[in-house]
Amino acid sequence: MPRYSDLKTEAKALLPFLKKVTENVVSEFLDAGYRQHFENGLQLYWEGDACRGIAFLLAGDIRVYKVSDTGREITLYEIGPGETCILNASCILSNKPYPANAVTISSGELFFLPASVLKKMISEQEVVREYIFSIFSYRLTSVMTLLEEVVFSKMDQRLKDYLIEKSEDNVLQTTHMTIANDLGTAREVVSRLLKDFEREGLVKLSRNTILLTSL
Amino acid sequence: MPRYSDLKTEAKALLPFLKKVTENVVSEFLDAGYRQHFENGLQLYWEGDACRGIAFLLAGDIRVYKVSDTGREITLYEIGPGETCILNASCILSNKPYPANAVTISSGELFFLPASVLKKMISEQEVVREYIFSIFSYRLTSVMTLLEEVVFSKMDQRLKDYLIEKSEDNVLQTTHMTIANDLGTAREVVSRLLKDFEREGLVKLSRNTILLTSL
DNA sequence: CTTTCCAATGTGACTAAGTCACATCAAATA
DNA sequence: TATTTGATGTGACTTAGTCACATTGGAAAG
Repeated sequence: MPRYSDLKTEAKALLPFLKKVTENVVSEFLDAGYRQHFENGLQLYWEGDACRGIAFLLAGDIRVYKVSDTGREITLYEIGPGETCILNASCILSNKPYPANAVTISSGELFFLPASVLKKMISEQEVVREYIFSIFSYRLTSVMTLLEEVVFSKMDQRLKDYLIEKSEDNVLQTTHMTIANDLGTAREVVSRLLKDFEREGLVKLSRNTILLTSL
Repeated sequence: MPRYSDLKTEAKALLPFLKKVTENVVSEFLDAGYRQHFENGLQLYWEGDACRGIAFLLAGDIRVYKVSDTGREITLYEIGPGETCILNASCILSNKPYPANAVTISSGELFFLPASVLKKMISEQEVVREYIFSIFSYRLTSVMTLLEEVVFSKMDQRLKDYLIEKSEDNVLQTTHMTIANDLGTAREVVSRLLKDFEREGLVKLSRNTILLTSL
């Protein structure tokens, strides 16, 4: 079974806790769930959905976000390979509906484990428990930090930080709307600030592209 | 030892997980920590502090908050009897410093358990684990909800909600500054909005007191 | 019983950010 | 080339945060 063997190698490389349990447990883990390919833009959850299981991300990225009733959005955090959406664990352990939305922002692969199996693994395997606790802990802190930035920082600084973090080789291929939805502000605010940055010589703007010149 | 027996009765009444373990475990738990009385205004932690243990609240209230470098504040959440400050657990389990500030907002009693004992209890006692997971889960969701309100809601509505939630018998004894520090805004903003509410006949204002008339 | 003092509150003026409405533009496609 | 559509630009207005300073209620000192 080359496919399974691939999965085992890949999962062990990405999910550190699988290296600390017996082969039997690794097999139990992998046999209980399934691997799934996904394309960019797949809506994984809507706020209010019940949670059937937990997704361990093997490749690609997921965006977790909130939407207001007027349509504004804010990204709570993004998840990359080796991570899991702790909100799934949270929902499973507290029997509550999903408190946010999640959408894929690239193609990728995930390993989906049913809720019942996660519960069993958490109660039986210390390393799984530690992995889940560590992600809970990290996310709680990261959401608090985001809240702090939203409440205390000015939008021009938040935008500059965003541009630097998201750009590769000083280029960012995106729309102002996408940026606004990540930062939790309005598209007009992003457009105006970017125009100011351009006048100050910090960036060069063109359709779908932002070039960082001296940021 | 009447004092110890009091503590046992009190702890069991407030901390539900203690009712689900053997008497031996209850004793182990209570012997490993100590009870502490506190007055209003005691600073329990500053952001950046290391975490030596976890506090289970038996009576009174604690406020967990962030401060900006310009002095503005926002309350992340408050903790009441029977709860524990999950940030302590978070710090202990991830070996990170405390990511916020905590201060008592009334007199009360807490039971302090050293970090090492918490770790041991979590790994050995399923009910303790479940208790910690449930609080993690609840707090992560509550901080996300707060973030959502901060980003998407207008201040007048947030203030109205606050007044209703915090008032008893339609009276709220507090200062505008305290309200501003809870909501994460400036004192002037609170003063102006309250004055507007008064002109609209929703409240009556006097020094240190807000009377809700038709809110 | 005054006077003094100070935390609490009030307010104008300005800047930053969000909302609404609509103009303009770039690029894909008919 | 003409058309369409998503992306961007911008004025005008409202809401929120900042700064500076005035006013005041009430406790404490004399």
